[in-house]
Amino acid sequence: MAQRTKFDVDPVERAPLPGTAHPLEVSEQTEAALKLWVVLSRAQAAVSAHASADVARHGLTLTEFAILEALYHRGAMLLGEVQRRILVSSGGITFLVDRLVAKGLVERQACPSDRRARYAALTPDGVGLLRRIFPEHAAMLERALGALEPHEQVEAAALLKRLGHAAAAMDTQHAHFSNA
Amino acid sequence: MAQRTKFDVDPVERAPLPGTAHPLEVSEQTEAALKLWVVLSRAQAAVSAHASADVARHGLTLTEFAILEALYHRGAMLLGEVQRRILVSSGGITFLVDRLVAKGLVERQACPSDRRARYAALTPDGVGLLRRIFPEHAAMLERALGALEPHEQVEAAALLKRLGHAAAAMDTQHAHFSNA
DNA sequence: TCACTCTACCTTAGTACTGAGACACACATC
DNA sequence: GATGTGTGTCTCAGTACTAAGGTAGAGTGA
Repeated sequence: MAQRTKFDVDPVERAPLPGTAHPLEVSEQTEAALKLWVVLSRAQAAVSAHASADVARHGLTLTEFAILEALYHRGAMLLGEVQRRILVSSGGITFLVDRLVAKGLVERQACPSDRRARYAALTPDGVGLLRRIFPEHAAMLERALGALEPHEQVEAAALLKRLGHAAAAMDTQHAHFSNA
Repeated sequence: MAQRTKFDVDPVERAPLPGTAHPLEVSEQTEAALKLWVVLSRAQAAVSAHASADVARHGLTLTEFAILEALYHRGAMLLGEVQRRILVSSGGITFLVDRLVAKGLVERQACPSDRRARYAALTPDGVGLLRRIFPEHAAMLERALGALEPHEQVEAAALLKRLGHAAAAMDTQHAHFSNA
């Protein structure tokens, strides 16, 4: 890609500083991994841009929407559960729930068996909003991912699931283990 | 997944607020798309965490590293070219290049044919740093993506490439077109 | 019951950006 | 040359978080 879409008026005139280009010489295996990492990031970013723009129409960020969706489909959850589910920091979940409370979509509820803990639960307004926007959000995602046939989506999901689980399970530091 | 890994001491006692759970009823096609979106995001986040931690050892963010890598492999580029390649805002590229200049890894160079434009180019220090850290970064990615066999990586990359291109080409607004 | 440790949440300061707009210059047309 | 439009970069305010640390309560064992 990027076959000189622009700036090709005259390669000689427009690229006077070729100086410090360095060749990429790696094994085929490494090359495959690097390429997968690039396309994985780009695909995620491209879909994310659509999803983000969609929920922004209702004044929500993608992370806020993820919280609402989790609470909608699973019912009230402890803040810590939500945090682990949507992968934000502990400070982040406090901040995000505060914002959703301020918008009237979520409320905190005491946990009777643990006075440290709080549930996050949708308010009636929150339920109403999600009931309204979830279907169109799902439809939008279906369009954004529509370049792949359903069976290809299943196939890609299976590969990515294995990939994600293995990467998440790996020690973040050096992770030199390669136990199959 | 998430089959009550925690908080299952006593489901009755620990989950006293099942109240507002709503069933997810969508077509199989929609379900496939939703699931793909979730695993795509999670896989990207998991790998990103590793990549990010790796470059952080050298005081770099992933975005900064992406710029250095692009300049290393392709040579000096106009700021706008770099911006489109690594997908940041126009303000972002100015900010990021400023930071890399402050670190002594990159320098701006005038463009002789367009006085508005600037090249970003690696300094000798920048070249040296990248020559040193790129191989281990690539090896780390190879490990992080190692759950997939090379041929599976190629397969996944092909699917994600189609997915990403189609999603990126789609109009961000409503995009009701479905022209094959 | 005392001490210790662990967990759940919150607070605060900081970071890595984005978005909107401004400015200078390039280019095309008159 | 004058004028309008598009492009490349920068500025600045704002946003969506993260990281580190703090407090309160829960759980465990002497």
